[in-house]
Amino acid sequence: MSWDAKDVALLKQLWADGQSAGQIASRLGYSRNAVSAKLKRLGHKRGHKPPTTSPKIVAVPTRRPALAAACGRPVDKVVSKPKQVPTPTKEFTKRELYAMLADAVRNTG
DNA sequence: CCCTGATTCGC
DNA sequence: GCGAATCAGG
Repeated sequence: MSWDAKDVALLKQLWADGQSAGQIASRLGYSRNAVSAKLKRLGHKRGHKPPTTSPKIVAVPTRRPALAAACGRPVDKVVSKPKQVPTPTKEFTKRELYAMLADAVRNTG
């Protein structure tokens, strides 16, 4: 068990999204304890759980390729377009993060 | 009884 | 730092 960047990223995202530790833990594949503990180490502040997400404990290894690709290293399939592709693949804006997050999340069903 | 998060405890 | 066990509340 080692929290990879994507793990923590997804964790944070899901957590910020309003997902409960149990949900996040389930999708991530860890126990809610691990998630809570990890969050604690990360530096989470209590008093935060307005959206009580439905306890749909449907653990599914939703490993979205898009997410993995995004988190990993994107490709540069530039064939005949030497044009300097504006790929500031440095960080993800909230929208981008939320986009892939929502996609991965909703796809869970 | 189920769930929630938070903290403690051993490795 | 990691996770399980445990605690405290709803």
